[in-house]
Amino acid sequence: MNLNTQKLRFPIPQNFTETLQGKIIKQILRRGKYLLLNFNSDITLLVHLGMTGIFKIEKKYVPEKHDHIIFNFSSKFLIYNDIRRFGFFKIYNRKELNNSSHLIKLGIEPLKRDLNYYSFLEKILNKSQSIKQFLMDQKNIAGLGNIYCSEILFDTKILPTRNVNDLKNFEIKKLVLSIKKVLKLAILKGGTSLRDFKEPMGKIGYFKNELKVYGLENKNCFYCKKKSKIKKIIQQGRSTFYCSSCQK
DNA sequence: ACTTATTCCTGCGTGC
DNA sequence: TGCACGCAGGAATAAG
Repeated sequence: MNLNTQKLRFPIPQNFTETLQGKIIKQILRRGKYLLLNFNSDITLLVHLGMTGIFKIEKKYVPEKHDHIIFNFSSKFLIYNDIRRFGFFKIYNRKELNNSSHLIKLGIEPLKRDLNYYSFLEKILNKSQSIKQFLMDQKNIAGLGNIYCSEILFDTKILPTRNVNDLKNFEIKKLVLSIKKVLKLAILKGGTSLRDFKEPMGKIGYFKNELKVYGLENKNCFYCKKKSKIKKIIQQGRSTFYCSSCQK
């Protein structure tokens, strides 16, 4: 193992190398935007890639800019590279994992049956906030990021500024379907690769080609064509893209 | 107990 | 060509 001393989102734990030395990854799980690397001896490495974190798997290690952690496995190297250093690593014993401050508040897994009309309804109950803000909050649904929220709302034809307490039943049903639909397509296409992302074998994703509103300010709307241009607004300090003609 | 603003970081695009 | 500046975003943390 080789460690870059530069700080990530949080400092890499002091006992990082000693704890993982000689151990084997038995299982890799995901919860929301978190990766869970289950090692033997009941050790779990909790990983968040932040904005620009990527894993690379190489036969030979050739140093590159922004490499932070190099795991030296028996036949291959696993390299963590992160330009903006928003990602982080934390070590847990399996028992204390479920009490992790990162995981304990996480909301519904969008691709499981757990996300359905009823669970969605329960989550918006007594809330008064925009649907964009609701979707972005990991406590509600775990794993939706800024790009996908704009795309999901465009797919549902719902304005990002609509209050959740104002949504009609049919719109909630459409939201549940669109969340699953957009995420599944994005995964199929290998992710968005807006700028930095690559999967561990170095492939980029092609969901960028499927984007219908995100990053397309002043472009003609995919559906209504010249009727309306894609608009960009800022919500909670994050950009939102939508079509004022298609989305109501 | 809430919600909202600020903070971290680097690369890229823009304007002068 | 070069430099300064603003912007991008996940989520913990600080501030309200």
